[in-house]
Amino acid sequence: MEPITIKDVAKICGVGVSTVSRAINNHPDINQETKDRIIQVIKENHYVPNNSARNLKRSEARTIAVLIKGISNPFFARMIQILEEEIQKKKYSFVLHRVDEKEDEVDVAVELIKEKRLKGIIFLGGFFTHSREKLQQLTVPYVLSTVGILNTGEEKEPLDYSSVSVDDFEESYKMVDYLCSLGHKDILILASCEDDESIGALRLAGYQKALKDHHIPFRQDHCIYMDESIQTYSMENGYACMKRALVEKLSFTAVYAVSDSTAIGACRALIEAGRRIPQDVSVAGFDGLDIARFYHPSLTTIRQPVEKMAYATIRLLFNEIKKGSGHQQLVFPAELVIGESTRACGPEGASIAPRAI
Amino acid sequence: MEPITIKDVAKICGVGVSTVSRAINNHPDINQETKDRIIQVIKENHYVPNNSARNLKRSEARTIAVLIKGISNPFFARMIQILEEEIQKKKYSFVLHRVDEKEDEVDVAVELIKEKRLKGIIFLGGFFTHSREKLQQLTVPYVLSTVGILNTGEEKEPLDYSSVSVDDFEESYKMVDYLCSLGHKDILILASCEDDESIGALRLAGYQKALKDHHIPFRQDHCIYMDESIQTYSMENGYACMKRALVEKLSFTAVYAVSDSTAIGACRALIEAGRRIPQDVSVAGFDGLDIARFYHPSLTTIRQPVEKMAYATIRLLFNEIKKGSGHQQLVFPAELVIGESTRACGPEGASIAPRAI
DNA sequence: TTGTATGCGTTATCAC
DNA sequence: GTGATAACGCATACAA
Repeated sequence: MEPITIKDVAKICGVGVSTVSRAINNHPDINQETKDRIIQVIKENHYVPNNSARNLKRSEARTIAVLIKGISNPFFARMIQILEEEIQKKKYSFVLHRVDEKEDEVDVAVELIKEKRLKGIIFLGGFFTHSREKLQQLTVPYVLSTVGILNTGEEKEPLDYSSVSVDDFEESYKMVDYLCSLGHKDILILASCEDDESIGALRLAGYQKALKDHHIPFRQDHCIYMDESIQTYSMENGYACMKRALVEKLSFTAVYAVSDSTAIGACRALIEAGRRIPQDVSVAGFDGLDIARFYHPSLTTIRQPVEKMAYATIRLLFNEIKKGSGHQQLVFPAELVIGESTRACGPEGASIAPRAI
Repeated sequence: MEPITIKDVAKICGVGVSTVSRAINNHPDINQETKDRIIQVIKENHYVPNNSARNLKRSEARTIAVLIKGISNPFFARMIQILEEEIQKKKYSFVLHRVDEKEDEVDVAVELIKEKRLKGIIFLGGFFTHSREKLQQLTVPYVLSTVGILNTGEEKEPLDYSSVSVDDFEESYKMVDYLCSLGHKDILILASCEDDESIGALRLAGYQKALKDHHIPFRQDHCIYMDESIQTYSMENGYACMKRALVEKLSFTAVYAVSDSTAIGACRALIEAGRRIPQDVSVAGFDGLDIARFYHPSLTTIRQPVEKMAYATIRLLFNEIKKGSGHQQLVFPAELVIGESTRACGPEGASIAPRAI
């Protein structure tokens, strides 16, 4: 069964292909009657235009692509929803494209630009370390949203991309500073992989800085790196990290996990070891996912302003598309949400000698 | 900056376009030297073939699409991972396409078949109520995986599609039967929307059947429907449902939520109301997500064999593609995982008079 | 208002 | 081995 084309429709209707094309694309210059007739025939014969042919021919296509790395991250769910709504509100069409952890997002983007005649791109998640030359292959406006960016710090040239993010270093500092202010001195950090140079590294750096400012020496053995054989930032990894720390009989009064999921996993391990939260150990997370609110005890966490960030992403992108505005880097403040999982390191919460497990 | 095309590459290399094409597509009939030279030029000039043009021209394209409804469902994360691995293992390329809740997945599929010259399709999630005529528009093999299917029951004609699923009715029955066997008689169900005719309805039916078999009358007021203004199956919705039940001072000793997330939300509401789990109220979920294992208390749930189902999906699809095998409906047994959130309805767990909240 | 012809960038079919 | 050239299915400039 050969698929039906625009020619077939034209033949059936006894009109030219351009008339059919006009009917499909809601062109003004067409008689309403012939249009109705064509639409009718199209429906009856289940004609569907071939997008490849359209994209090939069309010069401009009003479509925006969202490229997302780590699609399983629940953090992105709400964000995508807003992005889609806003893009459609602007009469653009929306394409969500997942890029694999091992793939190069810029390569994927370049391919999509050609294939779909994109008008703009939003990069979500992942980690950017592309050279200026590589970025120049992106011939349409784009915004990096909540993606880790390696700030080499040295170069002071104006950055040639727009971005929306939180200051992972600063926010992480905020959390650890809070824990310290509660009197905690032995604070474990469940950090990302050891060779991480992205968001995970920034959060670790914030932890170290906060300790320093509180005159608490940094201890390498208090830094628990995730198991590389398990999905990073997952509950399972948090559980594994915490187990390891318990086996090593580390002494601590607080645990700071660099993501909420990791924190939940850590909680499980602590509870199984007979530690109460927060009476025996305070636990804090990062991200501000739903689960932080609904978990018991609710998690102290850093809530990223997801919605604001999504709106800002759209704003930046369309400013570039429509007004040709220059690049802008927006950094949003996140909120320290104090939950039930942390408390002052008082007599009740004093450092307990590790028990056998 | 006009994008570079295959013609440009040919010109630069001083060869014909067909030679360049051969180089790109690893055709055998080409001199290794010229090929190397062409590849070199391609790299230097960042030439990227236009996929729209390729798809348009190519007769066969070895690609499989996975269409997924409700991409935020963490249940699908692992599934997608396996599907991708297996598809690539078979030297096919993999396209993940999210379809909106309001979109018609078959329409989207038909469009993609033409656009990408698909070889096969996997539908993930959502709910199928398409007419036979509509399904016939799908001109390539496809498998419905974990999608709700409206079984009109009447027609005994062989089904014209392949599917992989669990028996939501039976598994739901299993759970409620278990709760009953623990002595619970007042079991609340947090069901999906009232007008749901899909998976949610099946799970509700299983609940009703189990009650009946245990000679427990079904009470309409024990059936709490989700708030349609909130995302279905979310923690937030579970929380809202439970709050409502508590305000109405319903008396119950167990709560069965039709998804794990919903169960977590319900737990939060119960705890805030001073009820202990499982001492005062037993809580059960459905799906077997990670969170069920790591939550405290760990959730009693029905674990769907995600991995097996993913592998089976691939097997079915490729059997149809390669061997032209007929359709097959595979129903996998799920596992009742007994967690810490349920216990016998004994003296400790006796029905408590509802308290003021 | 409508039809015809051209080309989008690529692959496939030929000849050479 | 290699190079013209004809499709692929559609949108559009232009002629009618």
